[in-house]
Amino acid sequence: MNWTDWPGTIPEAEAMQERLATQVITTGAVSADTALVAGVDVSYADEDRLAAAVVLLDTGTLELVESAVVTGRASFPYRPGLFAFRELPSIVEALATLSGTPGLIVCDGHGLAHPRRFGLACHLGLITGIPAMGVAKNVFTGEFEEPGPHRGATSPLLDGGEEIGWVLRTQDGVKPVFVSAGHLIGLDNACEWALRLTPRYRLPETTRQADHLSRQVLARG
DNA sequence: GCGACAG
DNA sequence: ATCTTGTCGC
Repeated sequence: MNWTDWPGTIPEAEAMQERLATQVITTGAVSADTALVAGVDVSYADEDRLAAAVVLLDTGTLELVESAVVTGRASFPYRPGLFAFRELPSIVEALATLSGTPGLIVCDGHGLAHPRRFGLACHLGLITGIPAMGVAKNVFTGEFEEPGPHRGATSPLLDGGEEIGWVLRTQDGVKPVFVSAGHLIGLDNACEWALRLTPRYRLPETTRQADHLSRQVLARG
């Protein structure tokens, strides 16, 4: 990856998102036979210390196959809509150390469901060329109706009449998650994967395992 | 101007 | 994201 064009200011970062958003492909399906699925999460401590974790899970058993963690320091200020610029360098570095290649990357955050239609999942998918999707715990942009109470219920996430994601109930009676396409995958297929990855808990196993790992490493310094 | 605002 | 006790419920 070439980081020489990496933005150093907020206007530059926003301009980059608007430019790259035109290259995103929000259609496609990741084969159910795909062997490996990746999960990505980043934890923070004081003074911008961070730990970016990437896990590779067996799609059949959802068990950990391989993982990598990169610790570093956030080089970009947090700003809603731009947090990908804080995390991407470390995430990409961690991904590069893995020996296996996932058929899908699941991000902790949004993809298309972003003010400029270019959330972390879009950016990571574009950088890696690997299908990527977003599963976020909270809405960022758009309006929605509460989906039905049971696992599998969905409702559209709309922004000015445009469908930018689906609100998905991953377990009976729990708060729904927000699924959106990142790159090289359609929304319907992304939701199928989200359900496949949540046999027991609200959040995908990919996100849970990456989260645990990043926290664990951060705690040890 | 005021409030909202992924992680 | 992170700071944080107890508490209700399976």
